[in-house]
Amino acid sequence: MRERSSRTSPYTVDVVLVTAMGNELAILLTRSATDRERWSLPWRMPQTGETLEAAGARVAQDALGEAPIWMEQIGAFGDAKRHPSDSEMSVAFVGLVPHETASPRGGYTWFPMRDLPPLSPRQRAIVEVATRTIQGRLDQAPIAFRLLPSTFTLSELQQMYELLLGKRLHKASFRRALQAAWLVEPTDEWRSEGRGRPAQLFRYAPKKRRRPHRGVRFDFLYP
Amino acid sequence: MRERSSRTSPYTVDVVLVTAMGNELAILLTRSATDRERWSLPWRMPQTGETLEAAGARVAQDALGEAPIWMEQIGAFGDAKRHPSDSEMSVAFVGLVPHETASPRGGYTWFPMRDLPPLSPRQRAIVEVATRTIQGRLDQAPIAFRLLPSTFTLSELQQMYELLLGKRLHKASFRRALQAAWLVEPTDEWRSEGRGRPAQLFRYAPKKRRRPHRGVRFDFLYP
DNA sequence: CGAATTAGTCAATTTTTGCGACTAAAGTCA
DNA sequence: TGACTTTAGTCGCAAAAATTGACTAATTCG
Repeated sequence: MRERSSRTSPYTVDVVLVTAMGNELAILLTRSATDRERWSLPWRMPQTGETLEAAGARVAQDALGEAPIWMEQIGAFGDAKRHPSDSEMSVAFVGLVPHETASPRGGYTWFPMRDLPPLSPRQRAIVEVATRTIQGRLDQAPIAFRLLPSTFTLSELQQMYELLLGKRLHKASFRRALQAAWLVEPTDEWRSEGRGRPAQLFRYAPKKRRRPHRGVRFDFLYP
Repeated sequence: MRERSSRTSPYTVDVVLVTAMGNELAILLTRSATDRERWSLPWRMPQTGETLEAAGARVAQDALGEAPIWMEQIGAFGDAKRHPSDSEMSVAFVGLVPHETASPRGGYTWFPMRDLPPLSPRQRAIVEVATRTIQGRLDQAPIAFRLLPSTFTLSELQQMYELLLGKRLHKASFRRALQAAWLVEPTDEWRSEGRGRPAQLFRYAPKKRRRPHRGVRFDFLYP
């Protein structure tokens, strides 16, 4: 146990940086500060006066050299579970990075979600909540778009959704729903990817439209 | 400014206790600890070893004499905005209480959401997030059911949804969706409320069923 | 008793969705 | 070159689900 200065915060800001690597999600880990044999989420103690969002952004900046395109707080984790710091509590963020442009700094490594090294119990819980947040907010925030480069084909977008949802989607239905939502606009570029007809590139460019008149949805409790 | 002991946490746990009073939502406030002229959300400094959930539950306990039937963390609020304590940060919870059985302890008062007294900037932000959380999780958690007594009529349930959504719902559509979701079961009691045919009482009794096969929803960005 | 009021259901119509089949544009290989 | 394969993109029908107004049922009020 290290002595903790009374000037430092007794809580940390931890960030789960997520990317889509090949056909699975991956998160960025670094060597633990206290035990170099173990791995840890990137984190820092916020300085006095620093907002939580600023601290989270700075953690991402230190790890990637750039801010994630999308970041959201996923909560405070203050149970008794241990942490690489001796802090009593962590405020966690999840951030999304397109893999094509993400180049971690030295000491940081992408780990596929399905094959993570041992983490502290608290960080393990944070990662679980992060994955649930990503899946749960898929239809309320542009998650899939933020994991893709700024231009992409519709097949790539569909594959990203299939990866995030863990199930196959029907091409025509997917595109019909996408068109109705006015979320993408075509560029005048096309990409030929080996075989087959070239695909048009699109960019994320949401347009305002009026909310569809919908009744209540009793969607909770689906196990 | 009070001197802060180094033993106390530099963060507080604040709880937004929500009830449905008449036909609008209300939250529970108490006199501010530092300035008795002002009002404040109930809060406390968690003790070392106490989990955040336990601290939140205890705040509710102190205010109501009982635990809310449903409570959820809504995040950490650590910006520079001031708080009745001098803490740098607050972890906030939202809890739901049926108004019929809720009897606040002395010093605590229900305030309608649309007519709140001045609060500290941070607590104002917490209340805003709490209301958005309630609306946003309406179809993922049994929010409306937790604001009602344990048995209720379907008209009462529909009115609660109308209050929470801020719009009228069609009776037949509401009931069809409710039936399809297997969330309520009838009791053998009926209630005659003045005029009209008596209504059957129901209780919240969700049953497992298989998830309906649904495509993607691009629901975000509706303004 | 009849009018008014609230509960609860039905059924026609419209909207949304799932899905197979189709055309288009490229590469591969004989 | 030309048949075949592969991927992109679209069309249209059938099935499922939602919206809505109208209907029946049971009670109170006067």
